[in-house]
Amino acid sequence: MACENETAIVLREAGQKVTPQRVHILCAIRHAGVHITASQVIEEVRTSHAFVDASTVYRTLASASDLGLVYETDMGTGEREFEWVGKDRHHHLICRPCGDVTSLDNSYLDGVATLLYEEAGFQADLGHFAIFGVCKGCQAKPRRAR
Amino acid sequence: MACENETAIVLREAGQKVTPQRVHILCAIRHAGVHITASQVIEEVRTSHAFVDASTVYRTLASASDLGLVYETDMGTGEREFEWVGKDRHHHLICRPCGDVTSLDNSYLDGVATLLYEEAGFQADLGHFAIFGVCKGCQAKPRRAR
DNA sequence: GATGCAGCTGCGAACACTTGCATTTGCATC
DNA sequence: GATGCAAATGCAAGTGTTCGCAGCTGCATC
Repeated sequence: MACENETAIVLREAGQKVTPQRVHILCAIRHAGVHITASQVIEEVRTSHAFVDASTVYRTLASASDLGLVYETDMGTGEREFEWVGKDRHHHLICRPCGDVTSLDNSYLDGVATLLYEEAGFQADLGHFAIFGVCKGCQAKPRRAR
Repeated sequence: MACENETAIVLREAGQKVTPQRVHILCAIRHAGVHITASQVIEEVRTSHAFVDASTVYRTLASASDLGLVYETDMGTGEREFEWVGKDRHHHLICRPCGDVTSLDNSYLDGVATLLYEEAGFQADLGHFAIFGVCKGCQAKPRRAR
């Protein structure tokens, strides 16, 4: 895995110690490509590497999220999901009825972030958002009154 | 409590059974006025009423959230918070460094919801949003590079 | 008022996640 | 290469939340 060195550099630049556990945890998220749950990370790391305690994984994920290396999202599934921060910032449209997840370009919320900063002085972190609602397909279907 | 009858009507209209537990749980949220955590709800109900199992509270809160009676928000405190859905829809600006929570008028995100519906056909539920970021005060303070 | 049934409740167990603490380890310094 | 320290780890215990199941209850129907 060529990304191990790269990950080590990212860690060091962030002022964190480079430990095999951290490198393996972050590599697992990076290779997942899409969202990956905490338990999937644990499983992945234990398969390819060795035993890593769950609390270590949670702590590493929390600090990586703080440092902006990964996105942490509650998709409403009961488990938190993580994603490596790539070049393209994007959001997710989550359909409550069918559970379908669609990616959404960042441009939609750029204006909101600007507005918030200008009017409220609040520097919003709109890097990764989970927007719940009802998708096109489910709107067509008849459903119970809410 | 005059709201008990009202709450019972709301429940019945939503197609749910009116049980004393549900009425008391919803009344507790209603009277809280602001955000209230799940454990506060449990405590409140047990103080004023009688023993209600935690799983019943969680199930009631989940179904009430589904029905749009309450908002469910992860404020990043580790515990989920609930709020009775009133007339005014609003959002929350949460400052990561200082933990301060500010209310935000709905108008900021109205445009986004419209845009999403027109372009993606996605009916977004932007009724209650938690936006993380850095508030004015914390931006002024010097802080570690992230 | 008796009956039937769907849906709700309480219980216990399981899962998801956090925290405190003693030990280990990366890494800067000598 | 040895040393010291802050930060990271593993462990164990604890909290928050969900789930399956057996029994109970609101409510519609007769």
